[in-house]
Amino acid sequence: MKAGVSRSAVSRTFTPGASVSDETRLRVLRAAEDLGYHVNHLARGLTRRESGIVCMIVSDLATPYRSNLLRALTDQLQNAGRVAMLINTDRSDGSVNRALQQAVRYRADASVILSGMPDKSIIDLCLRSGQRLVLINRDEQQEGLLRINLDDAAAADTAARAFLRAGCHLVAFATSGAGTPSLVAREQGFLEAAKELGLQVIVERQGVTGYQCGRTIAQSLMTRRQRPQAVFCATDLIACGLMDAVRQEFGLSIPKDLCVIGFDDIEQASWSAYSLTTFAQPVDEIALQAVEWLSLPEGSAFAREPLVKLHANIVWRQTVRGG
Amino acid sequence: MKAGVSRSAVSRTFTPGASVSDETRLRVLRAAEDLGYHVNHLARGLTRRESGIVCMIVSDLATPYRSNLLRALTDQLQNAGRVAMLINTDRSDGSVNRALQQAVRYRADASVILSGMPDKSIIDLCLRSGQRLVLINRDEQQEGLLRINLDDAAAADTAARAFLRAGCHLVAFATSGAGTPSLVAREQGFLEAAKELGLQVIVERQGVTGYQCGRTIAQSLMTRRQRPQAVFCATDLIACGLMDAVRQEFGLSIPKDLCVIGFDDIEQASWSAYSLTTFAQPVDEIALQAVEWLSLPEGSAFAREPLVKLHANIVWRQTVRGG
DNA sequence: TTGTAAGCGTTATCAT
DNA sequence: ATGATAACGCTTACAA
Repeated sequence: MKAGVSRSAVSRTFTPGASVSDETRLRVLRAAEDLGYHVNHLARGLTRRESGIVCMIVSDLATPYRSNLLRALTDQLQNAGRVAMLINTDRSDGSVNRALQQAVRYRADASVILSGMPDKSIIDLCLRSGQRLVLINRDEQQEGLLRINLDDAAAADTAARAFLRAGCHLVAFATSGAGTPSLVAREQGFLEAAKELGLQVIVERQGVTGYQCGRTIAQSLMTRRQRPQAVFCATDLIACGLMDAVRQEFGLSIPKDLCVIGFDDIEQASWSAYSLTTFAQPVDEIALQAVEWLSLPEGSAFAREPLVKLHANIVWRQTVRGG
Repeated sequence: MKAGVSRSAVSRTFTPGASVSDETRLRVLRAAEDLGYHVNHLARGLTRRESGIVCMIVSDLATPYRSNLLRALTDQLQNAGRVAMLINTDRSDGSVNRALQQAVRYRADASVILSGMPDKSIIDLCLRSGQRLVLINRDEQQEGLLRINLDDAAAADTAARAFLRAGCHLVAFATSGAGTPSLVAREQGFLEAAKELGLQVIVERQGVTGYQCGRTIAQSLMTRRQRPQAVFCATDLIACGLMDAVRQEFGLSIPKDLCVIGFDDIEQASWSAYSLTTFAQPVDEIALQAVEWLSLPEGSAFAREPLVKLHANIVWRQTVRGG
């Protein structure tokens, strides 16, 4: 062709590990440079039957934890020579489904679901269209998918013990109204640990996970006859809202009057207005595991343990006495 | 084929506005359902010479403002029946360039650059490979690209006037060491407005935009012989850091001892720990404009004004006296 | 190592 | 309205 070589030579030049002589490769490369040629991945995907696209299905994208996870994921993905397609599932109307269809139509090799409460139908569609599937902090068990979960129970146990050491006996768990699997696991774990340690616990569920939810919970928790001496929040966002309300509306001091522990270790948890003791989601490790599994050769993917359980380390800051 | 019809019939069924009889369409649709058939967009892109993919080139993805903008953009994009490919330019090594190459190889129809300081070469590459390009809050002028900018000068002017009304005379501008075009525009605008109003202004530049940067600036601003009575922060993140440091390390009260105005109106600005008066980036409007332009038919795209200037409304909260 | 040729799933053109 | 057929740009046997 352009460099006086055949198509195949060109193809081989751009296929890692194909046999081309250095001479021809160079000629091709030079010609490509001149002509501004780039391999067409649409065409490549067509023949190779794999597109190199992996789909990120995410809701609440603008949330600190989610955006951070997405960052880590795309970073690793790029590193592995793949490319991320983003599907935003915030809306509840048909546009989500349309977007999802899109993903299928582009023959994505895989999808990573970091949506809080993905529709079961989403999972099915991905699986049916032959994609590999990674579920982060979710429950569904099915053939051919990888779940990456945190050890929520262990974290909850650590939290309960910290509260006990701080001399608290009446403690609370703050969470959203509708529970994602991980939120539920944290709640269960906390309940069990509390029971074992002889702690009395109030569970407070309000609205949607987020700052406002924390404020609402503070309201109902602090107007009780018996105020809890500590609260374990299912997410940092809840913790932030709760702390603001507790301090400003009830004039309490943290950790003197109330101990607080969060979950996620979002950026804001480290801000000195909060200095929140919390559990760090190992986002980079999550991303690494996901991408590694996606890069496994065809056969071995299913020989692997379909559940990765990661540990969430506690980050001690200033919201627990004697932490 | 499967439904006793030709390929073309199938194609037409899935091509909006093609002529198929209801009867055949129905037959095809039914067969597709049965066989789990989905149009292959890789192949379609190949023949149609447009992929339907638009590329989001973003750095600091986990930052509140960026992730929010990305959310708005993907949302609108999906709504318009297109799909977003995400390129994370955080790293400085080759992986960014590789990722970008990827995008080109997938024959993205367009790219939206929301990166703080994109390499000039990125812009060139996109343009050269025939993509349409949208630049958000950037400067570069070139044929065939749309710039969407905020009216930073007007906002800065509003801020200066607010400070004047609050009785401040010595004011400061807080920004990062390296200035993106919008940060520079805010600075310039503020300087000019201050001059016009007879305000004395200190410009403080430190490190990378973000919370820490705000803390550092507070440090150097509040240890001066003459403390400023107000500070206009180039971003909310800077404002948050500054406020925390000012309150906790210098025991000052806001807005009594110091007025603060931010920019972006990130979620945290509304948290009661800050209640920051700030300028709201009209992210939805930005996204709308971008997607609308991308959807313009071939010819008309270049007939249109290549610069959209949007207004950033001030959101009055509690950090300016008499706001 | 290199070239030839078939085929990947579409769409577009041209008949019918 | 429908069907045949030639692209689209690439990969991959297979042959040389």
